[in-house]
Amino acid sequence: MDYNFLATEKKWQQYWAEHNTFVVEEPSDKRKYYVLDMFPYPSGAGLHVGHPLGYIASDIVARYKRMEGYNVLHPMGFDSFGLPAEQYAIQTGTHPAVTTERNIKRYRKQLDRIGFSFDWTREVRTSDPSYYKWTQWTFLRFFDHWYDSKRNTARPISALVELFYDSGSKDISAHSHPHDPFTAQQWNSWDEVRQQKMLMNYRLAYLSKTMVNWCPALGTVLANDEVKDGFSERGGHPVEQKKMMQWSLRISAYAQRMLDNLDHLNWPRSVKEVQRNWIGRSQGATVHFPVKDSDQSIEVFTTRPDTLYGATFMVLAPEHELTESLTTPGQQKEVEAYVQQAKMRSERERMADTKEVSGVFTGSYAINPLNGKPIPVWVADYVLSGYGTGAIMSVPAHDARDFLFARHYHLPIVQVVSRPGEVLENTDTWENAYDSKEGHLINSKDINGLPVDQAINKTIEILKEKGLGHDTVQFRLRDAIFSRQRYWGEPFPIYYKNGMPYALDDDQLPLKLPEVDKYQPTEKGEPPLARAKNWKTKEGYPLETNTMPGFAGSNAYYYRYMDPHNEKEFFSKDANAYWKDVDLYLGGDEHATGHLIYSRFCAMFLYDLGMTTEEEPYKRMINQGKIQGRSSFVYRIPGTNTFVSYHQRKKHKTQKIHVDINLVDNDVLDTEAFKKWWPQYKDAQFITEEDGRYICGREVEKMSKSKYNVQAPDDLMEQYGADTFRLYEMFLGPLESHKPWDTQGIEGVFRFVKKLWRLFHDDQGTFAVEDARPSEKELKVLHQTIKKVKDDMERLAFNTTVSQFMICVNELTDINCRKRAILEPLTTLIAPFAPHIAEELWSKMGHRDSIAYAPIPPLDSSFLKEYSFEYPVSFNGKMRFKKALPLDLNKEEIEQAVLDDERSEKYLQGKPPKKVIVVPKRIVNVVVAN
RNA sequence: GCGGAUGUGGCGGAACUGGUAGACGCGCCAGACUUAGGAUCUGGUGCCUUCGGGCGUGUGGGUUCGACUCCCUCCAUCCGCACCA
Repeated sequence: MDYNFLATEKKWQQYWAEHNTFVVEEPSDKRKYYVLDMFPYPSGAGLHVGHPLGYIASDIVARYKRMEGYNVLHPMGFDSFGLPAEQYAIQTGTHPAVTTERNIKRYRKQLDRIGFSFDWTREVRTSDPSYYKWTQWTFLRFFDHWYDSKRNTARPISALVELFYDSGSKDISAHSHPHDPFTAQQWNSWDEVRQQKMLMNYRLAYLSKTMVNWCPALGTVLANDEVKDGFSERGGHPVEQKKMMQWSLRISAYAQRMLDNLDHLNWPRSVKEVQRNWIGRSQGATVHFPVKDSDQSIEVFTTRPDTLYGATFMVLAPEHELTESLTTPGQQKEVEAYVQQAKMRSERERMADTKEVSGVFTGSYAINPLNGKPIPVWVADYVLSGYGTGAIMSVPAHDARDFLFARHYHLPIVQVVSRPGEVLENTDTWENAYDSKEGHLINSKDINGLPVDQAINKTIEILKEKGLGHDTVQFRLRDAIFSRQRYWGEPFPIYYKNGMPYALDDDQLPLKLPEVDKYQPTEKGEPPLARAKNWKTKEGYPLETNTMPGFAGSNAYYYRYMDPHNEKEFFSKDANAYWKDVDLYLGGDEHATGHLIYSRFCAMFLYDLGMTTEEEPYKRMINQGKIQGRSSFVYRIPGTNTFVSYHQRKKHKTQKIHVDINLVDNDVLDTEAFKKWWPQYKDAQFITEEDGRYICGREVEKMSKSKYNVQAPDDLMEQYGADTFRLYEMFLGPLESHKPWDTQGIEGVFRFVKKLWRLFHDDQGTFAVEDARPSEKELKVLHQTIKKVKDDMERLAFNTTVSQFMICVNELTDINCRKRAILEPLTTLIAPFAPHIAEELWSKMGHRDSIAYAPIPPLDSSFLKEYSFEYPVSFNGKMRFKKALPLDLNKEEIEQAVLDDERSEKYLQGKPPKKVIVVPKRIVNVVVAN
């Protein structure tokens, strides 16, 4: 009787649900283990074969850790606010909540079919008011805190107000927007609006008029990580720069801490690297350049203050605030035209032609603060307004971009750093700037002769003394723009009084999304929430009409799983003290600059508030690779309905066309099915191979509908069952690497599952496990498997674990082993990977309880002991023959045994060996002179 | 341009700190049982070969008794970032 996987899998999935097998018990004396998957956005397309890869791996870890005796938190939920449901709502009028609910149901069904051990009683959905209550609550904490950069922690706004009240702004060292200093008297004399405006410069969630990424097609602003190459990440619509009043989170306050902590995280190197680049710390100096014949000065940031003597001109970004006032009447027309043109150019265009040099002279001169020389001030769009001070000193001899600019506009190039061992060169003949930090200073008065690193420090000292500058650290990381002009997101718990935003009281939360008649912006261009009737507080103050961005709900969701039903708090201190942080986090590396930055920031903030025990949320992270599609192609002779088989295609002029992978088996096309695929192929003709088969071409590509290469897990589950599917996804290759989906390969794993079943049954299909004593050989293969499972679990190298299971089952089958003492431990080892068949066999072996909490068998290495070893014998590094020798021989004895072997004569050719290398239990290598 | 990753049979991939390259599986070939099989089982399968052997882990070099593994060079592919001063 064959294994009936469909019935068995259904039975155990029901059993787990009915017995609450995976509901986490708490409190517990057991050690905790928290395995988390990045929760999905429930899209309308459902799961394809690539999605569950990470979930299967994490489920194996969760199940294994449970069997090791850990109390395992393994939850799942849905990141259910997002654009697709809203776009669908705009088109059809269906409320996004309805679409979302439907999609979640489908996801849940698909996930359950795979046999995951999630504790669904802890499910969170970001679009559920009982959850977004805490997203709003967290936002209000951001709103109500500022960052004290002396103490390096977030502190309540009330503490800041006290400081202002006592001594004004002078003693405060905070991460804030720049503003004029004020005294206590001034503060106390201000009215509420003015005080609130000042506080806005400090709040960690603040409202400000900033340059934003505006996406007209989506009708909303986007954060930097949501824009790729000038297009929106979702939908690929063009994005433009625009100044708007927006909410932002002051994430830049945490830049240094986020950078420092990266060193201690057990994360993939590449993700850490991406984050380092994204944070983009650079150390340098701020330098003030007085403007000639003016009391203004230009502030620049430079990482190379040592090259100050080589600064021969300055450049302002077109948007720079001094651009207008520094333009002399004679240059006005030209500058205005240039600034206007720069404004018109989209971010996209500006990035596209970075090689084009363009700029215009303002007519003004600045004074080099060290040598007093006047240098011209230009405006050019190669200087970005958003980085540093939006102005630079240009050192064309030692900066590639400045060099290009100087050459183009014939500006002087003065060398101030010489290469090691060389002296002054003629810069007129240079083809490139010399921007290396190797070398020493020349043409630079007090710092001449110093190597670059010392010159940097010395220059900063001099600037400090003269009051012309100071050392500075710049970050590329910008504050996160936090508002969206959208419907399907968390409403801000904010109302307006006299034009200033105020927080709703906590007991007003959640502020639920209102009903609207349409999901589009209003005719006046306001966000959809402005359509809601009575969108105001009880007192009549208008509520904020923006909503929060997609990443708001995922910033801190991992905390909510710890205490998901708490109505009084986001999560209790006790729950957090027990679960602490995520031990293993699985998800895609595409979140490296978005979710993984924001949630680290949020975790750090909640830590500052004293709510949590850990500063970092995810101790260890693994990025699962993507599963690519394997597309199949037919080759049509253009203009005909004739298709040429793969190997014949060169004989004709053909075009390659994607064909549905379901019509292809092992590259052979089912030509009858193909004719029925589309009406136009009804009369298709085929030029086949000699054996009459039509062979398709294949290629590895991204899985996508349009390429007809999408493999849905549902069909496979019907055909092979969940256990086979789980094993196969793991067997495919290393978890982290991208790999193509091969529909053929699953057969091999399916055979393994059936073979496993047969191992427990006789030829008649009767369960036949017996209680006989196991042999040494049987114990050896079992313990080899135990060892492999344990080792691989550490590295999450499940592909080789599955191989070992196959080896083990093959061997036990060969020696006809049906012994309980072997098969019972083997079943527990396989249980995390193929839980359904394991449960079934476990219960057949007489167990009443689920295998989910059965202990993993301990490794006894004594069974692995070898008494002899088959030495590969090499002559001059080439393996010639093998010789089995007892392991207790010493090196000399091994050497002698090998040289005495008659097969050695041939390779020695009568000569004595020059040298013999013996590595016990590894190899023998004989070196012969030739 | 900068940074990261990867390159092993027809295919997916194994190979721990340098020590038998190709485990395991797919596919393919041959055979058994079968009316039949796309079920099951057995054997074979890196390439070349004059059957002695030779060649083989992207390329070329180096270190070593010995290199997929370490060092240098170059090439290819993929992924980030990209006027960041």
